[in-house]
Amino acid sequence: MSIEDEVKGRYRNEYHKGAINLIYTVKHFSYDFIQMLKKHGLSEPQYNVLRVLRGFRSEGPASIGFLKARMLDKSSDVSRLIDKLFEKKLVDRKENPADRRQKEIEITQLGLDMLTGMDDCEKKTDTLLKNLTNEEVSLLNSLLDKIRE
Amino acid sequence: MSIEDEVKGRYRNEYHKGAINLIYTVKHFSYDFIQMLKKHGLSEPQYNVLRVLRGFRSEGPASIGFLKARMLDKSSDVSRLIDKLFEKKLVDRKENPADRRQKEIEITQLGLDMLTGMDDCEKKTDTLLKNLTNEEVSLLNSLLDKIRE
DNA sequence: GATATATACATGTTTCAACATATAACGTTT
DNA sequence: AAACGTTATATGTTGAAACATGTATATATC
Repeated sequence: MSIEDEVKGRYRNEYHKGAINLIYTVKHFSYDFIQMLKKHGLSEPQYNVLRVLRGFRSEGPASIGFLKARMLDKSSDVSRLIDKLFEKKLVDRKENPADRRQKEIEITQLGLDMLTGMDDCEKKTDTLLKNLTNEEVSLLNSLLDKIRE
Repeated sequence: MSIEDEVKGRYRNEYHKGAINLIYTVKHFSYDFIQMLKKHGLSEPQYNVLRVLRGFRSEGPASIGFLKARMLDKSSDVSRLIDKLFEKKLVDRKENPADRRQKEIEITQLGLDMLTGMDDCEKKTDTLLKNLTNEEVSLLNSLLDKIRE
């Protein structure tokens, strides 16, 4: 389906269309993805935190600030996010004895199991671009990098 | 700045990186854009509704459903959105005499003036892709279209 | 024409994001 | 070690999104 049909909009030029196209594509995908996460009872930021915690687990427990820096959404309220995950027993939270301002956050076994059971979500991210060939994905990546240069 | 540096993340493959890259690029842009809109006292959905109202003005007043169908975010609560714009006197809202379930929404002169005064926002959308050449934008558009095929 | 069903929009409620502000601990300067 | 500024996290508040539900009107069926 073309973007024109979908939003029935009007574009000033290719640049304008490109911008709307980008935004629309991501919104569409995000919606599907969030619905999938909800089936597992997690919000998108909660899922992201869990993934970061798992990804950096070998480097020891993470602080709130460490997590914040690695969230896609920099304005994330990681404090309360961890609260929720803690209530669900998906993460552990301790005071850092070396710096009592900081917390030491770790993913629990239950958290790891939860992620393992969320294969569908893991795969979803890979399939967003399933219609593209390897070359096209590389091309897309270089275009996106250039956009943000 | 490369996406790796920005989110300090780890990617399974180019497809995964591409997906994150897309999402991140849009998030980044959206944030800037929303900040700009806030200076004018509008939210993103409010701005979008106003633009649709102006775009289709020649076709007569629009119903809530008409607007809903043309919003990027399909789950938009257009009813309450129009409430807000009505309070600000940026739109008019009347009962449709032909079908009293429907409302006739029109952008007011004040609303039109507001949009005119928001040139910076209009241009912002065009400049998201300013680093790309015409050919690259076309390429991006065709890639995005293919993603959603 | 009465009743059932569908449509268009509005409203209630709960949750979440955004922003500002507060608190506690640390580091530095004197 | 007292005072000051900084950092790390937590909390308060406000507004918006998400979802379900309600209400009025229109349309179809009998």
